[in-house]
Amino acid sequence: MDLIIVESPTKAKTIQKFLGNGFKIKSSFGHVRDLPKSELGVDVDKNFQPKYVIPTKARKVVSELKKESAKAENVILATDEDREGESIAWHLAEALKLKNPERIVFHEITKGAIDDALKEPRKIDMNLVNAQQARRVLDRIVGYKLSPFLWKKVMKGLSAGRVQSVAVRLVVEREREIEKFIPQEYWQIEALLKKNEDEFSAFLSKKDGKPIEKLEINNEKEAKKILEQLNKASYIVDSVEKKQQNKNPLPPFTTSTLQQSAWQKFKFPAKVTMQTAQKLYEEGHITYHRTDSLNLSEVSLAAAEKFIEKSFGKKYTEGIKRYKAKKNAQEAHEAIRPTFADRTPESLGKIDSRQLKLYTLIWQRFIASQMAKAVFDAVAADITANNYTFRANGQVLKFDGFLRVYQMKFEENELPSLQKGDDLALIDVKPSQHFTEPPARYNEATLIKALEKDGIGRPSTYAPTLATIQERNYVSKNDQKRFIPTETGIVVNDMLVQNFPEVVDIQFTANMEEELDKVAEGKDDWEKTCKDFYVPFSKNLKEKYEVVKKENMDKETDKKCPKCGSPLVERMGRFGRFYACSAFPECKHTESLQAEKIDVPCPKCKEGNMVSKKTKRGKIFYGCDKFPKCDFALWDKPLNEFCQKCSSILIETKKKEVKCSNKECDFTKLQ
DNA sequence: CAGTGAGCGAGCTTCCGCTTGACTT
Repeated sequence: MDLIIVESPTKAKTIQKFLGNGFKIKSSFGHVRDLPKSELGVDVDKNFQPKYVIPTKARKVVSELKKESAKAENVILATDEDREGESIAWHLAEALKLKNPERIVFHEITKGAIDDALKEPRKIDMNLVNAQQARRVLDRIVGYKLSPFLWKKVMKGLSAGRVQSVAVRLVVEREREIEKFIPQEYWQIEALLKKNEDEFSAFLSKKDGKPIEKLEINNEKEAKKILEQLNKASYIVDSVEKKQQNKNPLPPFTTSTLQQSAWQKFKFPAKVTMQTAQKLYEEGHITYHRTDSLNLSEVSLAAAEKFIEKSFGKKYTEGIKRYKAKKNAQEAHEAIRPTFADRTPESLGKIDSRQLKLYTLIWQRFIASQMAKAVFDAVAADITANNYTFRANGQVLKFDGFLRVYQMKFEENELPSLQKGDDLALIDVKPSQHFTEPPARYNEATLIKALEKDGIGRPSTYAPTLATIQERNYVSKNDQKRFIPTETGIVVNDMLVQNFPEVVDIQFTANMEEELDKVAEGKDDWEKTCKDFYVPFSKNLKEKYEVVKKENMDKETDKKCPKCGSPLVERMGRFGRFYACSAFPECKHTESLQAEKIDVPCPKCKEGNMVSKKTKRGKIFYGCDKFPKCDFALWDKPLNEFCQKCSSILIETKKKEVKCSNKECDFTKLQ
């Protein structure tokens, strides 16, 4: 009997079904060895020799695999075909002390792909393994050298890393763009016109045949001046251009685009999307959900085409469509797709509502990706009025194509049939005032998109990265669930950007990937790659330890200490800012500051007021501002109203339901 | 559901990427 080891237990089960009793399939649950958590674990003076240990969590798996491999005739390592997968294979070989492991790869879980792979075993590719070692060691050095620097210069418990620090930087820089943004006024002029009985509107686009720039009409006076010349003008159709506009379907989902769409459509946080996808994957409804690939198995493509033809007719197919992933994708898996094209969302039966929503999205996107393009009839008409030109655009859907399955927003606007030389009746000319708008703050979807664009982070780390930068209190979410940097985030970011610009550069990852490619191709040593980074980095780090002063996060205030009369200062603590007496340590008076008042008296002590605060993990809760004297606290927002049944205070839940705070009481207020 | 900071100096914090369950609260 041969033993096959893969990474995911669900994958193991599926493969076991395909291969039957001749093989035993086990999973490694990801990496089985890593650098130790408690120390650097890299001997920088001895060619970056890494010290690998088996984390306690992986011990059980490793001993189980050891037992199985001893019984097996051959051990076949079938981890993913990418840098990390090759590395896992090597670590398995080392940890299990395998003599002659066979290495096989496949990028889709189909019987054919697995049979083919088994016919072509190879050796572990040490170049690829070494590229992974370089990646791992570089990330460890950056993280474990910069974090302690921050502990010393700013505050304990902080962290820095190749991915998280760039994520924070994006948020900080966006906030600065918004701060310095000055809105510019501009005016648009719309003409309401009529041909026969059909009304339509056109926008002013040119003067003397030259396009009017967006900010050209920048005040009301200018707009009025133009208006005067337009009121009495005659409106003649100058040209009519008709054409067909095609809209192609979107490619199937990767992790990143799935997280973005699930946010846009359902407001699922990335973490919820991944948890929900995990369940769909485990239940066999979808393919693997951590992927950057757009590949689709031949079987699935054929099934989709058949399904589309049967359900919507032949004109909804255009043959098989293949999509290419972006550069630097590792493509160890397929795109995220339903396991069976004809398993419609309706056919799933009883299923958790979030799972149903996500499955529907994945299914529609996959089916649509194989459907015909949508076709619009578009008309663009130029209409002259004296020396001015107006533009009227019309767009009518002619054939819905993939839009039949995957809805996307588009506007339809029908124009009357216009001919060159038509004399149009003017109903009204309306000027409208507008202002340019600052760029939007990032939300989970747009931040993930921005990171992915520059290759920063991987499918398995987008969601955890968002969690980390919030846990460290570098960024928080506002009411619209958009990221804003905290003071800590700004201070840490500025310190890193100023002193370690190359590490927190958006391009750092891309440059690193180029170096890693050379290692993977056998053109460079991985140790040299580490050294090229480490030597200048450590020299700079040593200098900065001496030059950079400890950040003083204190802020002076006008307030006086109620106990001793000394001035109070705003100080940064583990839970954000607070007021502290400047006579500390003689006087230990403190007051809370980060708390936000919500104008509801505390129902327990009647003296304090309820304030909103955050836990260590950044979760919002509501507590009495007389804490620790009064320990009243709630998860949901209290209202200044009381329960008719038990007279406990009423709360407003996250779903905007008004309920009684007493868990024994079932009172709910209908709105 | 949560009280912070200084300094003594011990012991600890921290990275990214690959995988899921096993813990109480």
